[in-house]
Amino acid sequence: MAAWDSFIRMQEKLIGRLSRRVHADSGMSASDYTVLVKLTEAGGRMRFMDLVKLVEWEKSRMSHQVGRMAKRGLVAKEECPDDGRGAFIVATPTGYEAIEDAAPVHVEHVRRLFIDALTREELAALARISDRVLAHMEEQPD
Amino acid sequence: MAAWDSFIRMQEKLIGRLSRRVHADSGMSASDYTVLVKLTEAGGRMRFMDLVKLVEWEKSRMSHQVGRMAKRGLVAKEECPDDGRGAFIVATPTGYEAIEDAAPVHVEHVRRLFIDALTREELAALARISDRVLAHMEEQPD
DNA sequence: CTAAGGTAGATGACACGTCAACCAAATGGT
DNA sequence: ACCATTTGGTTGACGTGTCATCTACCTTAG
Repeated sequence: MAAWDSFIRMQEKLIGRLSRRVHADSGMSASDYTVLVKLTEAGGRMRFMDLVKLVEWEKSRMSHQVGRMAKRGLVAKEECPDDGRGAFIVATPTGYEAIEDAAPVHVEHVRRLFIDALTREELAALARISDRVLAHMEEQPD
Repeated sequence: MAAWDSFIRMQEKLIGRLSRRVHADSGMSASDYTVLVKLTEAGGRMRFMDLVKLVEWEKSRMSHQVGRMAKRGLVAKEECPDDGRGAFIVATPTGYEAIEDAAPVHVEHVRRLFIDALTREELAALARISDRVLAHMEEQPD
């Protein structure tokens, strides 16, 4: 339980600090950043539901999110000829520019706040631990 | 960076799942839970700002939070005789009942989803890693 | 005693996440 | 051909978090 407390504290501070940073230096929220990273990594254009599965969010969250991002011009929605219900989400030039500006700065913060705090062995251990927890959760109900 | 990705994924899934659970089986939000745990651990009555420091939140967040909790009857606000600006936050009987019901169930979920996934050594390693990251963050600007 | 600055806490505007309900188009069985 | 189910995606209400701003009270230097 001490481990749990430390983990929680660390995780809250770290995530909080990083998302405040990304917002401060790019004007984007952490969610904007995540979506743009995944979307552009995947070619800058994908079906809505594929994006949902890739990012592992609920579809309603993604729907609100892309709605807001579209309003700000970071992405656009196109309708899908093959499936009358479907939608493509496309990263706009503005979106590309935003992510290309933000990514290196963000990576730098991750390195500074997180990676630099740990040795190579500790990073490996943490990766292993995280994967084990993930795997264990998969096979747990609910 | 692989370690970072695993960590982020794990942490998101785990926190998401736990807070959905606590809300589902107690009707309280994760924030309600946190506040009540800390408050009752500290005797069930403390100055607002002490609570803010204990939980390590921004005061405005806490202000909104206790406002909502007061509206639901989980805590009450009393004014402070020594300091005209001050407020005491007090856990009501309803509040006590709520965490006393919720806490064991929540602890059980933490054990099931997190602690049981790891060996004693892994837990110790994770605690050490978390503390190192926390300590490292303290001495980093911003 | 008074003015300057600090501290306690509240508030309003806004972005975000969740849940449940919803609609429309696709699919599959009879 | 037809109805039932599933899938893709949206919507609205509501609770939550952040930021900036505000007020009231306290403290302390002069």
